[in-house]
Amino acid sequence: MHEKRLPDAELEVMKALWDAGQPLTRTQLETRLAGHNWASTTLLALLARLEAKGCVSRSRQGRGYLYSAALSRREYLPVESRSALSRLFEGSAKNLIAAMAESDALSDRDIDELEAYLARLKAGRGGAHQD
Amino acid sequence: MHEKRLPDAELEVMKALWDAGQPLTRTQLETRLAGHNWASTTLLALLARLEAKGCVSRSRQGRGYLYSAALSRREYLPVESRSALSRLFEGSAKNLIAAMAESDALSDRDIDELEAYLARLKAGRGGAHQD
DNA sequence: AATTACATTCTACAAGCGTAGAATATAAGC
DNA sequence: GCTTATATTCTACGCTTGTAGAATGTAATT
Repeated sequence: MHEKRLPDAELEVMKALWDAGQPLTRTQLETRLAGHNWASTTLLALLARLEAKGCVSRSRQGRGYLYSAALSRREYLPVESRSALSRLFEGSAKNLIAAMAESDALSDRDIDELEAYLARLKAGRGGAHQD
Repeated sequence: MHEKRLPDAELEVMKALWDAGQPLTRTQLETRLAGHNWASTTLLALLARLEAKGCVSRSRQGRGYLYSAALSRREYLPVESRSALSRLFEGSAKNLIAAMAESDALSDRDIDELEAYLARLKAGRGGAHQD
């Protein structure tokens, strides 16, 4: 499994693939990543590195390839969240949220959403569970 | 201001300083960072880099220095939380929490703490506030 | 002041990352 | 089949990071 955070540039590529929800050609990826103004070779280099890491797979399509995410966003999320928690907040989710709140990263709506989510979560865990 | 995440090793040093709550000598830092088994020069190199970035300051003390955090944990937290949010969760705190919950990063107690925290937060924001 | 002990700086290097030009492969068009 | 257009791979370079040995500075000891 992938335990390490991906580098920023590679993560951008993965996000593009995840957002697309389907395999893309290099050109399509380029369009979605237009904001970066990368040379084509740059994007291809990133794709190659991601493939080496097993995060991306490809299949021939015409003269080029179709690139698809071999690592799902869902699979990767824990890596990132665990990292955020352990890097600074010593494992306390509350500290993390508090920090976000204080830095105005949380809108009122976020808070409402969170409350609702937690309520549901608790309900779900209510019965028997292993912890 | 510091906008970028600090590298892992440098962050470890900052955490040690933050946890101490007071300036420390290199030796004291070494003790607190014993888990890393760094050569002294490694720690000093990290301190030098941190000082160059303005995150650490020093003052002579005997033959060596007293190193203190020039960047507080509180000042740095937003950098890290914003990064976590923007790297993956497109700014949605709920998504982040959901991901943490699903990866078992959240204990039942975390959830309770969070709920209590959010309730307080809402109360605090309830009236007039500048946002 | 000479010696010793300890602290810091210099220098260095391998790996990782962001980036891309040069070279090469592959398919399309004539 | 040869030329052309386009996609990919090779090669590369500068910067950052993790790490530390060699060299040097500084204070304590005798």
